[in-house]
Amino acid sequence: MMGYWLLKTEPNTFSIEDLKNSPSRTSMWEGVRNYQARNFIREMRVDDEAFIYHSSCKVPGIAGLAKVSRAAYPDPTAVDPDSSYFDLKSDPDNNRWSCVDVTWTETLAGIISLGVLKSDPALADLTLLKHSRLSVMPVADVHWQHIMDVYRL
DNA sequence: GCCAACGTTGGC
DNA sequence: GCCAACGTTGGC
Repeated sequence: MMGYWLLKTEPNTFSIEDLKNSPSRTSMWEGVRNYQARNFIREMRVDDEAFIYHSSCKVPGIAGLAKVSRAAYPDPTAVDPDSSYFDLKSDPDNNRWSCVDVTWTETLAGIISLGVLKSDPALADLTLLKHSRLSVMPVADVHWQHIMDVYRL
C-alpha cells in the first residue's frame, strides 16, 4: 500500500527547486526535531509519495511532489556540533532523531495554496488544517487523490 | 512584526 | 506526574 505524506519546508531555506537542483535530485530530509513528526518519518517507505509544502512565505501551499528514496536512518545533523540542527541530548550511540532521503519528481505548474485547501469542504479533515504546526504528516489516500485530481495543474 | 497554538523543559 | 514558563512555528 502506497503511503502519502506532506513535508513542510521554508522555501527561503530549501525550496522544491533546491530539491530539483540537488545531486540526483535527491536530498536528505534532515532537521526534524519534533517527536510526532519523527515518528511519521520512521513510518515512511521507499517509493511513498509526498507533497512538498512551502511554509512561512508569501503564498504558503503545496509546491511540488517528491518520492521517498531511502527509508529512515539516524539524522547525522543531530550529532554534528557544526550543524544548526545539532542536538545536545543526542550522540552517535544514541541519536534521538531520524531522517529520510527524498527525490524530486515534479514542480507543480502553480502552488496549491493553503487558502485553496482551506476553502474546500472535501479537505476539512486534512491533517495540515487540523495540526498546523506539524512539519511531517500523513495524507489520507482520499485527500491525496482529491488534491491531485482537482488542483494539480 | 504580531500573536495564537502548542510542544518542551524543569522545578516541585 | 503536574503545570508554569518558555521557545518555536507559521499564518496573517
